[in-house]
Amino acid sequence: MGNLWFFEKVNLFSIFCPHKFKEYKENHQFRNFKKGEFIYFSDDPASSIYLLTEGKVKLLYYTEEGDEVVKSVLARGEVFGELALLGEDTRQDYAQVVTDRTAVCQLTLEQMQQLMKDDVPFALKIFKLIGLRINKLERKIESLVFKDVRTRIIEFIREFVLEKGEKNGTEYKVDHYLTHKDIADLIGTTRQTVTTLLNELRNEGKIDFSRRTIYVADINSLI
Amino acid sequence: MGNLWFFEKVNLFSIFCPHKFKEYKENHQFRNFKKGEFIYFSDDPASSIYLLTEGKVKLLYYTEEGDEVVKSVLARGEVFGELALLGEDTRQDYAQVVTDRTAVCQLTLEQMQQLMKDDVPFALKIFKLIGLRINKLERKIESLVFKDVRTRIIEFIREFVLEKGEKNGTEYKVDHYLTHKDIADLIGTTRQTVTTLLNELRNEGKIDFSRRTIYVADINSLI
DNA sequence: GAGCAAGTGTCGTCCTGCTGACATTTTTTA
DNA sequence: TAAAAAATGTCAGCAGGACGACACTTGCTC
Repeated sequence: MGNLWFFEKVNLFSIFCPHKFKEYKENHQFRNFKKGEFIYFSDDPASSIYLLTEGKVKLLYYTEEGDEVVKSVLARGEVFGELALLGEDTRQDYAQVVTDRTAVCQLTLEQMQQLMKDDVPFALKIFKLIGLRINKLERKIESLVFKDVRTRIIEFIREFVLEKGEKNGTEYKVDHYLTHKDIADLIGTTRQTVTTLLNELRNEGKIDFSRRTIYVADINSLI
Repeated sequence: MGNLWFFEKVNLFSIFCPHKFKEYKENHQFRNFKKGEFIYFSDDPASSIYLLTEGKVKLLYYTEEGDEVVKSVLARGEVFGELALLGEDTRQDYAQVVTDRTAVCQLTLEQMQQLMKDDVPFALKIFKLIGLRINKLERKIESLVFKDVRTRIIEFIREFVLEKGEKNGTEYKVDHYLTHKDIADLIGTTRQTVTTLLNELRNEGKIDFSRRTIYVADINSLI
């Protein structure tokens, strides 16, 4: 597999959303959502895979005490629901829309399997995504066990702006839809601690932020 | 996929270890190891998938400070190294043999891919295994974040004896090769805390144990 | 079978970060 | 645009569990 990765320039949009293209036209589904709506619920049959083409989506679950916990926040271009490919038969989480005018392209499991069979580079890309996800989970466990909250929040911000932010030299800026509670869920701490630490980092001049934006003045000084 | 699971009675041994069978005979590798040997190292190219046919194997990594951390302990019948299928090109961990007379059957990535292409139920089983692994990782994260050490160790023992132990009514017994340090790694705590809690649980009559064995008198009272 | 290494048992100290509580600000809704 | 809800800021108090230290036991190794 390793040596096939020059195939990696796969355009997920053209495969998931072929409404601009001719083939598969009859098969595919394009769906719009408004803020707060659910794309799927826990315990729904896991029978589709999604590509997020516009907006933001949260994957979350509820604890036994009924508290909401955010597992991840997705942006345009990200695939979700892919555990259906690995034999998950019902969803283990909720996919909730965060912004208005959110849109997804949806493929059924069967369509997906057919496409993957016909298009090996596409299949490889999907598997690679799953592999990266597993990696991320293992790194998260490691950091929960070994690193204190301050380190975790710094690493979170670092990854977050590198992955989703706009670069401008060593300066990064990212617009997001995360509350402090969301960030707390993502790194495994409490809302209060996030608030305190973010302000601490701001006072140290490492970051700046407003409700919907995080700035990092110099990504290298953010250790 | 969901409706194909009656295919699940796939015999991994006959596929990974066809030395008793005729086909694929020339392709496959059967290897023996002694205690302490490594099956692969971190940064090795991830080019094989393994079935453990005899003995125990630990998957582990080292922290930046050089401390060993056990990620999981495998027993006969378990598949490992399967991240190679998901585009991992080098190993992220070490596979070390725990017991003498340990044996694995090994397939190269290419053989594996070919076999999965030819044998759909086998492919589904492998994917299902990966899916279950992801699930386990997510559950582990949840329990690290929300549950105290006592709860984690109880849940660990519960799962461990249910999965790998011998049942006798509501009584379970499991032989293992885990030190308290290993258990600590697996549940994300320290060696001392594991020792203390195990003794606490013994005093409460919930479990009994010696160096190499754990008994659970009544699995239902182990909450 | 002696000697050493690894594993286990136990304790006191200390600190990170959780909890709950409340004030203030911002955003949403009606 | 007023009222309600959600998000943010801050603090005091507390405790779970990490850490280091040391004794004891078991099991390898030579």
